[in-house]
Amino acid sequence: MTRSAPPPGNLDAPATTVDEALDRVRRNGGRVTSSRRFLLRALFTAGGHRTAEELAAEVQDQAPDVHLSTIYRNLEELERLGVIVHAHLGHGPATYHLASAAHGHFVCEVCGTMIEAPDQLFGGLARTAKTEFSFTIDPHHFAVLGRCARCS
Amino acid sequence: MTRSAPPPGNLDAPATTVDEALDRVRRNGGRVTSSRRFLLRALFTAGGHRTAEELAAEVQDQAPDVHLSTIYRNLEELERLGVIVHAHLGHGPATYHLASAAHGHFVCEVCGTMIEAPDQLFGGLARTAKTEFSFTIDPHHFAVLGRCARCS
DNA sequence: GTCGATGCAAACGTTTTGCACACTG
DNA sequence: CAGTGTGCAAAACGTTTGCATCGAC
Repeated sequence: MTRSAPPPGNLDAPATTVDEALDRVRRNGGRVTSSRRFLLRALFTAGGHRTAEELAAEVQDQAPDVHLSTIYRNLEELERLGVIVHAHLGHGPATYHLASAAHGHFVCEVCGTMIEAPDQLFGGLARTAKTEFSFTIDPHHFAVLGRCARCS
Repeated sequence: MTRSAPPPGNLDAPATTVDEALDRVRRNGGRVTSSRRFLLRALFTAGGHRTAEELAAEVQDQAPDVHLSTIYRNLEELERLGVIVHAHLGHGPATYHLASAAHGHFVCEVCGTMIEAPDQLFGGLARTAKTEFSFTIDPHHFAVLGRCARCS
């Protein structure tokens, strides 16, 4: 989470703390509930790519009654507010992480290993997709599948 | 296995006719059934990206009793034999097409428009993924999401 | 008190599986 | 006749939704 230099040209910069995210929820007409606080705490700690089910388990450690459907509804809301994003890393459930940590993914279709791909790797593809097809790629949303070193 | 005009550099070249594909099924210990023949006919005619459900509908036009689960089982077998491949074009059902027609995809995450992406567009990404991460990308399996001209 | 959020159960869409029967080779 | 393929129903899986109630502001 790079604090010092805020991402350029983004009016709605990603929230960097739980409270900042909750403020944003409130400013958008939402309520600050304990489910949301727990979910945000889970999202802001230990990072990584976690599924709704994994996040639910973490939240339920502290608040056992929080239902999976609440997790899904809150994840949707937090994504709408730009606090988090989700990515599809192949078959199986989507994974969620902080918007500030967005990046591309390479996923091995044999063993499932995931490699975080720096954005500049996609520069060339982004450019040609744009000039040849007027298509603006979003390299974060779906992983690029393939084979890792061990499996190819 | 390799017939008159095999595509270059591929030991197990994609079948180019229904009967060739059925031969391959038989050679691998499978049986030639009418479900399989109808499914292959559907796959070999009119091309395009079709979901299991769409293929089932086409098959059922001629053989109403063929069940969707049979379609799925046969698609799996045909993919194992290298006759077809499937691709994920975003959320929603997978699409199937002949292995010989494999290509990449750009899919608009707003309107769903799909653009077929020539393989050479992925050359740069393939090269850097390989040299920097020893990762061999498969640009066909999952679409690259983004925004089309109208939606961006 | 208003209105948004929650728990729960039930539905959803896609795909897989267990089983008894039918068919191919 | 052996063993693969099939129809059907049911389950599996991740996710969404309807509804009555609860809780934040």
